[in-house]
Amino acid sequence: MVAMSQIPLARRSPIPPENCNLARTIGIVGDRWTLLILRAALYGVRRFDDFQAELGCPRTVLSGRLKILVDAGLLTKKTYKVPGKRARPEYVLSAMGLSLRPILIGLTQWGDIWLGAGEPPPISFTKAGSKTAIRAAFVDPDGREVRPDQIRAVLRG
Amino acid sequence: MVAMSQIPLARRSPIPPENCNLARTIGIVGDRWTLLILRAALYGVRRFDDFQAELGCPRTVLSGRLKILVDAGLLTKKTYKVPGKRARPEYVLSAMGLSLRPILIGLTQWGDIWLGAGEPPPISFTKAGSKTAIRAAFVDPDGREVRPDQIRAVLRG
DNA sequence: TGGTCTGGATTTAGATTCCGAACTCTTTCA
DNA sequence: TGAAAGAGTTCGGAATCTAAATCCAGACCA
Repeated sequence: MVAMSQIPLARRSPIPPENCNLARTIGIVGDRWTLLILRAALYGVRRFDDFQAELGCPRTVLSGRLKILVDAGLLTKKTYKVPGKRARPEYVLSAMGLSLRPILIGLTQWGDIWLGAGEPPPISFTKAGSKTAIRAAFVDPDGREVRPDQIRAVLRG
Repeated sequence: MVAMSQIPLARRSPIPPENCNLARTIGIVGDRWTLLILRAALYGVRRFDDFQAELGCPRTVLSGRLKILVDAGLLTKKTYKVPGKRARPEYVLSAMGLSLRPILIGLTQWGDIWLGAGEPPPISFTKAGSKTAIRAAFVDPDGREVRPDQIRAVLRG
């Protein structure tokens, strides 16, 4: 996580994984099914059977992962009721889960570049009222882009 | 992946996972050990035993994951030679792997916010020559920030 | 030369998790 | 009364993970 394109050799990371917020985050979302659930949720999927049809994963795995995401606070379990049908639970993204959207979009764009085989991406993102594409990047406090080679990591203490 | 904070209900995602670049990306990096390997690599770790000591994962899992990452093109297997020691392989991030750095930084900052328990983050990121922190965001082609509520998803075709 | 060390990687055996299919439970519709 | 639909749980077999021991090749040492 330093600036140059060749990262200098290190024997260990400067922060032990067990008290690293990145490692903790990976502990929650670093899982194929979990990430696919979040992807679907960001597209508006909310119901058990819809997740199952979308992902094609075993129902037992799905119910386990949903429980983890609810416990972690990324999803909120609510109740919905279609008139004439009985009430059923639905899983909605909390603010915590919603705030992962930039990262998922970033992963999408990474895939467009490196795995897209030169084809135009099936989905892209624009600013409201504009047609030009936007992209994930880093900005300074004033909202101006910071190029990757200008990023510096600062350790506390 | 729409703009408002309440995502409208959908029964299915607009793009089937099997030809979605996000799903393909998840297929490569959507794994706990793989992400921890990339984290370590971005901190400069390159050697088998160093990865193993850093992650504490079974060596068999490590060699499997390294193979996957090399095959996928995120890591390049090179050879290093300490004088008086025999030549050994090292695993260096390729451009493809390096370009995941913004995403890992984004995940770090997400963890700082939601899992940090109010403590100041152990690592932060700044622009070279400055002391103020930077953050992950979206920018238009001119490098100006686009706020989350202004993001629109556009499907091709 | 032969023995030992060292870093990279595979083998092995047992525990865990995953998978797919079938089953349960409850409410509503016919 | 019966069938349907949605959200799970149960179950056995397959795949994967884990931990520890082992293999292997090239330096160094005597």
